[in-house]
Amino acid sequence: MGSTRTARGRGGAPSMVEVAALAGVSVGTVSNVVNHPERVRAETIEKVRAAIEQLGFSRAVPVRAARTNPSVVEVAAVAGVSVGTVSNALNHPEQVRPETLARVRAAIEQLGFTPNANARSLAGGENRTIGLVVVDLGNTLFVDIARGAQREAAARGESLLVTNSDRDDAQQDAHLDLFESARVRGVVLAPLSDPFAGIQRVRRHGTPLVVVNYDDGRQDCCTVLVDNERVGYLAARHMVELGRRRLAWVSELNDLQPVHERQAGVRRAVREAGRGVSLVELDTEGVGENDGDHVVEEVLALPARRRPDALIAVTDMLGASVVEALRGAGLSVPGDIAVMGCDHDARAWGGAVPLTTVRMEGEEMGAAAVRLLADEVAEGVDHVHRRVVVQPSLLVRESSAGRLPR
Amino acid sequence: MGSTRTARGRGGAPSMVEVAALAGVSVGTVSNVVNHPERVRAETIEKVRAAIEQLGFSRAVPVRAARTNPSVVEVAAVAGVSVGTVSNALNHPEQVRPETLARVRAAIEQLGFTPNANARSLAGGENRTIGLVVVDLGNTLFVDIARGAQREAAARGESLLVTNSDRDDAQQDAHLDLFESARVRGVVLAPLSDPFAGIQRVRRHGTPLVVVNYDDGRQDCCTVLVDNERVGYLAARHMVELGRRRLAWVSELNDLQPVHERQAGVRRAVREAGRGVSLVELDTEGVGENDGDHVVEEVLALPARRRPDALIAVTDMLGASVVEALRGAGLSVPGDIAVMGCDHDARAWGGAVPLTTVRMEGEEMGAAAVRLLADEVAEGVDHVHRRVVVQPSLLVRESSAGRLPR
DNA sequence: CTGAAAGCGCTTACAG
DNA sequence: CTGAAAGCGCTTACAG
Repeated sequence: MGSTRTARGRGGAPSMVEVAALAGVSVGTVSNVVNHPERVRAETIEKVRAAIEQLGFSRAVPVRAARTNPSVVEVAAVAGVSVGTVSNALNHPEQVRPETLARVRAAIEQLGFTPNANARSLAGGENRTIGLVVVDLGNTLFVDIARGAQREAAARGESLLVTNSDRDDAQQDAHLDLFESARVRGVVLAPLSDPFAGIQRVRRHGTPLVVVNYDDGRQDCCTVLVDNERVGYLAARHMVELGRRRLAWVSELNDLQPVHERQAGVRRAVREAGRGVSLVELDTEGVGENDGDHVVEEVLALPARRRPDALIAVTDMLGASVVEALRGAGLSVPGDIAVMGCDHDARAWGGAVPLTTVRMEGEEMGAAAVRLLADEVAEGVDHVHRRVVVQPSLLVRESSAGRLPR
Repeated sequence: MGSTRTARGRGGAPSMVEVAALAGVSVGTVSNVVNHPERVRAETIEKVRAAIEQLGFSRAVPVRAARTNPSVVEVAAVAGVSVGTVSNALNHPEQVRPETLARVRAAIEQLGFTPNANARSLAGGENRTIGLVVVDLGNTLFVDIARGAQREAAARGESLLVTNSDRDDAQQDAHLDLFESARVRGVVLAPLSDPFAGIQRVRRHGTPLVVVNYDDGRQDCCTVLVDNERVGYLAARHMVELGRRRLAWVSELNDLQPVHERQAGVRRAVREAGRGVSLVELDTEGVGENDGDHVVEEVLALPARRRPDALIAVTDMLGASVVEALRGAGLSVPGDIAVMGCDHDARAWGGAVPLTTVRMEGEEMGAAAVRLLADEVAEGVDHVHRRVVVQPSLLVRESSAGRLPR
C-alpha cells in the first residue's frame, strides 16, 4: 500500500518498513533500535541509524499507515526463539519455560502482533467463532435473539458474528456461504422461509447448524422454537379475562405454520371459556401487515350483534394498523373494541395507543441456540438433534386494558 | 470427526470418504461413479463399486456428517485441470476458455465446493468483508446503524459482519482484535466511550477504520456524527411552537459531549424564541436514566410561577421515566406538562403515553460509515480523514402534542 | 489458455 | 523445553 504519511502534511515520510529494508534488518530490529537500543548489537544499531538518517525517518502519527502486520517470524526474531516456540507460547503456554514465555510476550507486545486467524485456521488451529444469520434486524425478536446468542457465546469464550439477510433469500444464502467459507465453528440460522435448501447447503459440509424460529418438521437439525399455539392461547385468554365475549382472530390467510398454530391456540382458549364466548375468524387472503382499513371494513360489515369486542391480530404490525383504522372510523380502542397483536415488534410501537402483545423470549431463544450448537460441536458424530421450545409471555398495554391508572 | 450416521439409526454407515480411501481414488471420483458413471473409466468404476459393495455404502441422509470440504485439488481432479486453472476459473474467469470454465464449474457444483476463505486470504486474495463493532444492540440507534451499514455494504458487494460489545470495553477490544486477526477489509466502530485506545489498536496495523457516533476531537480517523446541537434545538423549538413558555432541560450533569451539545441547542432555541420563553436547567449530578421520580420532586419543589410546562429529557429512557413519575404524582401529560426525550430508543417505548422524541438517522449513519470506509480503502495512503454529520429529525407523539385526532 | 512451483502465516507432530 | 520441517488450501507470477 505504499508509504506512510504524517499527520502534518503530505510529506511522504518513510516508515520503519523502509528503514528495515534499507538497513537489511527486520522491522522488529528497527523497532528495537528506536525503543530498546540496549537489546541490539552495536554494529546493527549503527547500520539502522544510518538508514534512519539517510531516509529522514522520524516516528510520526500516520494519517493512514500502510497495512502491515508483524508475523510470528518477526516475533520469533525479536524474542530470540523459533517460530514453533512462538506458536507454543500462544497456544500451549504451559509447555513453555516461564522466562521464554515472558520474552515472547514482550516481543508480541512490542511489535503489536495480532495473529493472523486465517493462517491459524488453515494450519488447523481452533476456531472459536460462531456465525448467526438473521432474517431481519428491523424486527425486535431477531435483535433479541442476536443479543441472547451474543451473551451466551461470550460466556463460553466464543465470538458471535451476526449477519442480517434483510428478508432476502439470496443474501441469506450468501451469508451461509460466507460463514462456511470462513470455516466457523457452527452456524445459527433464523430464516425467512422454509430453510430446507439452506440447511442442506450447510449440512453437506458437516458444519454444525441450529435453526431458530422455524420448524421445518424434518428434524434434520437442532431447532429452537416458540410455542406459537400458546401465543394464541395467551392472547385469547387475556381478552376473555378482561370480560370480552365476542373475539375475532385477524390474519392473512396463508400457509405459514406460526399463523396456524397461533390460530389453534386462540380456538382452544375460546373453547375453554365455554358458552358465553364466541370467535369470528377474519382470515382473508392477501391481507398485508398494513391492511388495517380492510380488516375494519369487514368488522363494520358484520351485523351489530356479531360485531366483535376484541380483535387479536396475528402480528403487532397488523394490530397497530387495525388500531389506527378503528380510530379513523371513530371507534375507541379499547373502549369499543380491544385490540392486541402478537410478536413484540418495535416497528409497531409508534402508534397513538400502546399495543398489548404477546412477547416471544428472543434472548432466551438466542442463548438456547448457542447452547445447542455447543452441544453439537462437543458431541461430534454422536450428536442427536434436539428441539427447544420457549414459552411466550403476555405484555399488557393500553390497547386491551385501557389506560393504566398509574 | 469419524464416520457418518444415517437418519434411521446408529448404524455407522460408511461415507464416500471411506469408499474413496478403500478404492484408492478421490472422493470426487466416487461421486462421479455414483452420479455420472459415464465420466469414469470402466476400470475405476469397477474398483469403486467393489469398495461400495464391501463397505455396504449407500447414499443416506446423515444426521451429523463428519466435517469435510473438498479442496481445489479435488475440484481440479474431477474437472481434469490443474489447481491453478481452478483458481483462475474462480477469480479470473475471463482468462479461462469457456469449455474449461464449464467443466470446472460443473465439478464445483458436483462436489459442493465452497472455497476456504482463510486460505484465500492468506494467499493474497481479495477480502470483501467489513466488521462492525456496535456498543449495544439493545439500543435502536445502533440497530439502525447496523441495518444501514448492511444495506450499503450489500449494495457494494461486500459482506458486513456485526458484533455486539454489549456495553463492555473488554468485549469491544476483543471484537476489534477479532476483526483485525481476520484481516477484514476495514472496521466500523460505534464505541461505548472515548475510543482513542481502540482506534490506536486498529490503526497500528494500518487497518481502515471509521468511528460512528463519537467525536473524539482528534480527527485521527473518519467519523460519522449526529448534529447533537440540532437535536436539542429541534426539541426546544417544538415545545415553543406548541405554545409552551417555561421549558426545562433535564439531564444528568456530566461531561458527555452529546449532552453538552444538546443542551446548547436547547439554549439557542430558547434564546431565539425571545422574551416570553424561559428555561430552567435541571441537570443534577447522579441522575440516572430511570430517576424520573427524582426529577419530578425537583420540578414540584419549584415555586408555582416558575414551574415548567415543558420538559425536555436528554434521552428517551429518562423522558419515559419522567412521564411515569409525573403521572404518578397526579399530573397529566401533556395536559399539565409536555414531555419529550431524545434518541428514539425502543427501550423507552413501553410506557402508557407514547413519547415525542428526536430521532437520529441511524440507517443513514451506518450507510455513510460504509461509504467512508470504502473511500479510505480506495484512496490508500492518499486518504484524508473526513467527517459526515447527519441531521436529526423530530418525531411528534402524544407526550407533547396530546392524543392525535386520527 | 494452462500448468508447475513458490509462498502466504500459522500449527503440529517429531526429533533433539 | 525448543527447533526444523511439513503441510493446511489457496493465489499469483512465470513458463510454456
